[in-house]
Amino acid sequence: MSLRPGIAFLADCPALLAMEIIASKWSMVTLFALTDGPLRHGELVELSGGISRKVLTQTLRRLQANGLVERQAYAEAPPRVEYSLTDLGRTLEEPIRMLTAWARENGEAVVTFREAAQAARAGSVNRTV
Amino acid sequence: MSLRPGIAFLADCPALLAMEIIASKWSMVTLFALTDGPLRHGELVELSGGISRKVLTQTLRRLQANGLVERQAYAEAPPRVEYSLTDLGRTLEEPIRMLTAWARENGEAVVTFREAAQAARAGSVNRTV
DNA sequence: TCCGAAGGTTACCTAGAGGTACCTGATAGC
DNA sequence: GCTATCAGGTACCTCTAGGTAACCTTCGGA
Repeated sequence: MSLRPGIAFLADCPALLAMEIIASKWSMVTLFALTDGPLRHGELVELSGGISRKVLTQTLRRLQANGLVERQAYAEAPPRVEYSLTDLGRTLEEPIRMLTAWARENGEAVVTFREAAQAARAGSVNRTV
Repeated sequence: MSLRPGIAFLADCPALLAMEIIASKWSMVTLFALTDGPLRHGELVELSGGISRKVLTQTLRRLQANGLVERQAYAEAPPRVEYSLTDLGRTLEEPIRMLTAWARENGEAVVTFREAAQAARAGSVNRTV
């Protein structure tokens, strides 16, 4: 890992750890959904607007393995399973709230910029070729 | 926009937009590194502790395309290129700071939990087979 | 004349995220 | 008996993020 001191702000790297946990497309979405309270598998699928059941399961397993989410299975039929944030998971509520708030406030600006840039690229291609 | 109140928080989905921007392994790291001021390509490579030059370029291009990062090239030899946050990019400073602060405070707990869980899995395998 | 520095690009490869489709297994309703 | 529900598991596929290694360009210096 070559910790050259002074440089290495990222070698021990809180940011990398955060990314490792969060950087799958659906982790944050799932955690966010759970901030309101426990949810069942099926509810999470509906809420997340697009996640497949397989991927939701994978995501939950990963979050479980990191101690952020708890799984409560009830021996009923049909089976009932509830997922909730652990205490550790709840410490992520604030950062997640900030990120989604940021997205709500600035999402439009990003999309606008992106489309303008694409249009510019397309235009310059048309003109220069 | 289908805001079924309570349900559809993800249908138009600020969280998904946030993830789209952030969820590459190095985007947050790069943005975080730039919060202290403009940096050159080579400086970013060193600071980020592990990113390859190719991937850094890709990451910067993507951030540029989303309007979060600016590229300033100076016509010198050898060439000098500086990257900095745009105004829009600077609006992400706070959320990123919160996430990295979270990682700094809770990273150890996550790693501890993960290792304990792995040990438990390994143990149960040894015993039950 | 060749080398090195800076900031790339390109070709090629791998791992894994994410998706679809279909299977299980217990029960409840018809 | 047949079917639906719920929470998965499994097989199989694709796509892309990320990595390595090599090459390019421009200049100043030995």
